[in-house]
Amino acid sequence: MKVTQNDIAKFAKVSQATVSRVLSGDPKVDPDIRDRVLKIMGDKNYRADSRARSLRSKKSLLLGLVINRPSGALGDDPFFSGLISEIIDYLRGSHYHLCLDAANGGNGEAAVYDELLRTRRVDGLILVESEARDQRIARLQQDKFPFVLIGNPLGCNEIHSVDNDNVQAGEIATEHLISQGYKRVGIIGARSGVTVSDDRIAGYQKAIRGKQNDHLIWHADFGLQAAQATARVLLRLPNRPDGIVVIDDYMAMGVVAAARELGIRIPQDLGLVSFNDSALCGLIDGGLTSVSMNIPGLVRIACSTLIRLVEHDEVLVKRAIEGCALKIRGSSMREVNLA
Amino acid sequence: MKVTQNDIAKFAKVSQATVSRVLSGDPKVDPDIRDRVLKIMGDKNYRADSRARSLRSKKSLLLGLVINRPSGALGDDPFFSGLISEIIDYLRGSHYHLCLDAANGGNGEAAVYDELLRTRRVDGLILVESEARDQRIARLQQDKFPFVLIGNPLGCNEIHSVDNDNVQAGEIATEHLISQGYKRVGIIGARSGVTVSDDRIAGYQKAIRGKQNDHLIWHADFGLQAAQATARVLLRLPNRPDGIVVIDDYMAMGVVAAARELGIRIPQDLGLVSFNDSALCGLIDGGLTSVSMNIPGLVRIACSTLIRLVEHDEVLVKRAIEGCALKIRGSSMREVNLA
DNA sequence: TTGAAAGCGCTACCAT
DNA sequence: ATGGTAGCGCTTTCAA
Repeated sequence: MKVTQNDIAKFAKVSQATVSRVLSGDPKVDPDIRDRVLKIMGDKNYRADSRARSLRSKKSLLLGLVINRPSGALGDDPFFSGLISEIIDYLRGSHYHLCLDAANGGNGEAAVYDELLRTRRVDGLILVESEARDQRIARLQQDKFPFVLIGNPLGCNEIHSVDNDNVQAGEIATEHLISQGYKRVGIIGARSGVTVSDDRIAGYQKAIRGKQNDHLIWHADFGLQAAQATARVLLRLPNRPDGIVVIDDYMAMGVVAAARELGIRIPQDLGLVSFNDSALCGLIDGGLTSVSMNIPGLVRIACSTLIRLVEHDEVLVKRAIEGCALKIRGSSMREVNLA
Repeated sequence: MKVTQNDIAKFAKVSQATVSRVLSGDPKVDPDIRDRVLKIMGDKNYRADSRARSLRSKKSLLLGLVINRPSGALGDDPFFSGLISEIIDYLRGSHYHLCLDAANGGNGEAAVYDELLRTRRVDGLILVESEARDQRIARLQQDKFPFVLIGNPLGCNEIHSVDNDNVQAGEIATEHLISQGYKRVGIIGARSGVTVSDDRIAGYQKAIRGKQNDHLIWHADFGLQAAQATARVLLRLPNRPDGIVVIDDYMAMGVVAAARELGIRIPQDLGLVSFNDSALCGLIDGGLTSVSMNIPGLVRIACSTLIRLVEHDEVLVKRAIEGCALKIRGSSMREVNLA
C-alpha cells in the first residue's frame, strides 16, 4: 500500500532523483515533467516517508515538551493545559509536530531527555520551569541541543528563555489589593524552591514594603485541597489577612472554598488575586481577579525561538520577557462592592 | 558529537552487526563481547538513532492523538486535558511516545491524519469522538492503518473502539435527579450530531419515560458562556425545570453561574448533575454531582489495544465498554439539604 | 558465534 | 534539466 518515490518515478518514466526534485520544488525541473510527476503523485496519493526523510535530512520536524508532574496531576493544572493547547495551535501553522512526554522529576526526567534528544527523535525541546533543572540543562548545553526554557534561567545568560517578570507580577497583584483598601495582605505560595512562586513572593514583599508591617507568607502544596487546608488555618487566625494573593488560580479556588466554609465574604471581608487568568476565573461569582501571564505570547516566542534555533542555529535575543496584565474582576473590587 | 554503531564497533573491534545484536539483546553474542560492547556504549553515551531505526524497522514508536477543537479551546475542556494527561502517564511505562496535533475539523482534520499516517510519522492513531468522522475512518480502514476510537463507533463493527455507554450514563444521571425528588428534569446537550450528547439525551429520555410528561431538551454550544446564556433563558421560563442534567462539567458551571444570577438556589430550587467528574466538580459549594467516565480506564484500554494492533496486527475484542459511575455531591442532594 | 552486505526511502552531489 | 549514485544509521539476512 505504500508508494515510494521509486514507484512514482517508474510511472512517470523519470528518475527517482527527479521525483525528489519535484517534491522539494526545485525550479530546475521542466514544467511538463513537473506537472506529470505531480499528477501521478496525486493519483497515487503519495506522501514522502518522514522517517527516511529525517534520517537523510537530520530533521525530524518534531519538538518535544516534557511535562514534569506527578501522575494524573496535569489535568488539574490549567497552566499546563493552556500551554499545551497554545503550542499545538501555534505549530498548526508550521511543519512541526509536538511530542509530549511525562516525567516524574528526579533522574527519570533526565532519562526522558536522553530518550528524546540523544536518539534524535526530536529536533529541540521546550522546557518548562522546574526546580532542580541544573543537571539536565548543563547536559543540553554541553551537547549543544537546541532548547528553550519557559521560565526563569536563574541568571544563566547562555540559555534561551522566555519568561514573565514574576517579581513584577507579584508586585502588581499585591499593589492592586492595597489600592483597593485591603490592610492586611498576605500571600500563599507554593513550597519554596519553586522559582515562579519565590519570585512572586519577592514581588509581594517589594509591594508591601513601607505600607504594611507584617509579611504574611504561607506555603502550600500544589492543588486545590492543599490550598484549601492552608486557607482554613490562616483564615481562623486572630488577626487574619483581609487580602490574599494566591500563586495560582486553581489554588485560589481552594481559598474561595475555605472562605465560604467560614462565612467570610469575598470581596467584602477578603480580597483575592491570583495568577494565570485561566478559565477558572469565570467560575466564581463576580469573577476572580488574576494576573494574566499571556501564555499565547509566551508560547509564540518560545516556539519561534526554538524553531529558529533548530533551523539556523543562532538567535540573538537570549532572554525574552513577556508582559503580564492584571485582569480585575469581582474578587478584589472592595470599593465598588462596598458602595 | 553523535556516536553510531560503527564507532562503537571500531572501539570494540567487532563488526557493526555485532553491535546491533548486542543492542537488541541477541542471546547468540558471546558474553565477553557483549560486555565489552555494552561497556563502550556506556562510556561513549551511545543511543541508537531513532530515525534510522524506524526507517529500517518500520516502527516509529510514536502514537498520534489529534485534537479536533477550535483554537485555544483545549485549555477549557477538562475532558481533553484529562485524556492527554492519562495517555502520557500510560505511555510512560512503554517505549511509545505521544504525538499531539490539533485540527480545526472539516478537511483540515483529514490533512492532519494524512500528515501523520501516510508519512509514517506515527505507528497508530487514537481518535476521539467527533461528528463527521465517516470519511476519515473509512480511509484509515481502507489503508489498514491501526487506530482506536475513543467514542461510539456508530454501529460499525469493524472499528476498534472504547467507549462509555453514554445512553446509560444519561439514564443514571436523570434517574438520580428523579430519585432525589426533582419533578421537572431537563437536559442541556451539545448541538445535535455530537454523538456523546445525543446518546446521553437518549438516556435522559429513557429515564423520564412514564415518570414525566414533558421532555425538556435544550442544545447549547460548547463552553461555559454558551451554557450560561442558554440556562439564563430556560431558568426564566414560566415553568422552569427544577433539575437539569448538563452534558459537561464545564458547561454545568455556566448553569451554576446563571442560577446564581437569578437567585435560584442549588440544590434546593435546582438540582444539577453533569458528566466527566473533573476537577471542576470540587469548585462549587457542596460539590457538583457528576458521572465519572473513568478516563484512566478508557485510556488504558485504548492504548493497550492500539499498541497490540500496531505490534501484532490483530485484536479480538473490537468494542470495549468502560463503566461509568455516578459521583454524588451536593448539587443534587435535595433531600439532605431540605432536611 | 561473527562478519559482510543488502537495503529501508530519501536528499544531494556529481556527472552528463 | 536530468540521471546515476552515494550515503544517512540501522536491522536482518546470508555465509562463513
